[in-house]
Amino acid sequence: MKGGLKIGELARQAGLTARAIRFYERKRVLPPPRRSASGYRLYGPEAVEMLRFVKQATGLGLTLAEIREIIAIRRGGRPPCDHVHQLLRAKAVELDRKLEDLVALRRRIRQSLAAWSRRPRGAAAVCHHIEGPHRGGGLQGRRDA
Amino acid sequence: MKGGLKIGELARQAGLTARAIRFYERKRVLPPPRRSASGYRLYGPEAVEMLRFVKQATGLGLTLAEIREIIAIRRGGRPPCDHVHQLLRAKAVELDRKLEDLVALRRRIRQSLAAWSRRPRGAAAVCHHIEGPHRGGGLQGRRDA
DNA sequence: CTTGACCTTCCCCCAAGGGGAAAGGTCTAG
DNA sequence: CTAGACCTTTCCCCTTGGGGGAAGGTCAAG
Repeated sequence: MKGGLKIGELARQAGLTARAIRFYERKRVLPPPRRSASGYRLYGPEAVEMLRFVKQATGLGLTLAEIREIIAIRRGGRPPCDHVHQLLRAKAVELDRKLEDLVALRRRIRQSLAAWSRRPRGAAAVCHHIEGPHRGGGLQGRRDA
Repeated sequence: MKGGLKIGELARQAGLTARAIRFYERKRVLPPPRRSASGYRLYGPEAVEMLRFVKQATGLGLTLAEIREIIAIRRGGRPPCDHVHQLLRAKAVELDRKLEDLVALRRRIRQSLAAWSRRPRGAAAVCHHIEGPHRGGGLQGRRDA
């Protein structure tokens, strides 16, 4: 079958699902491939590398829109690496913010859990377990959500 | 206007949007409120506390489905705190997992960024910046995603 | 009366696909 | 030739937590 890979085989080689590949195509991350006489998608071996790239990139937290743009730059002839560099730096910053938030959240949850054992029961509107911090805790002011 | 608060006023007092309140109602987190003759939603003051509770709970990472269940238990007469306790413990575990993942992701991104300066340019299919780890890095085996 | 600020319901949109239906293609065994 | 197994196609609905906007009803002030 040297006419090309069908979508299932491509999916297997790239390590994702046929569904995801169609989805990427619909989102214009991948160009529409050649079709067989009966309408099956047929891919060349370069598609495997392309998809591995997409997989790596999503694994780095890039969105499909960002990946599409990177690939478009690449297809425009220029190496997209400068762009990628900026993107990744922005991702790193965003990630640090998210990490901070999650750490704060974990602290909050653990405090709730720790307070569990020494709080009087049944005094709050729904559950003191959650409503506890609301009399004065420094939690209301989420800075950007 | 002692007939009750209209949705906008309630939203202001609870610190969220009218849209969100309607959404919670549609998701059966909140019971459908009384209506004025002209169809406006009218809320009693207890709704403010309810919504503050919901806000705290979402802020703790509970889903609306979970919050609905908590409130349902509460309306069933029992304090839902045991349930909440279990829920929060599960959230804490889940959160730790998520944190680990994000830390690993950040490490990966930072490695990509660090490698940026010493990698030869223009050798990869799209961008070596991203494709770098794929020749042997220990990144393929994500343990549960 | 008109303006403006509210309110109502309605449907579509986001990410990144998953699930499944209904239909048709391809390959092998009998 | 046909059945069965397995593949592919397109189609639409589902997820989370709402946002955006349309089209129209209400209410108070000027």
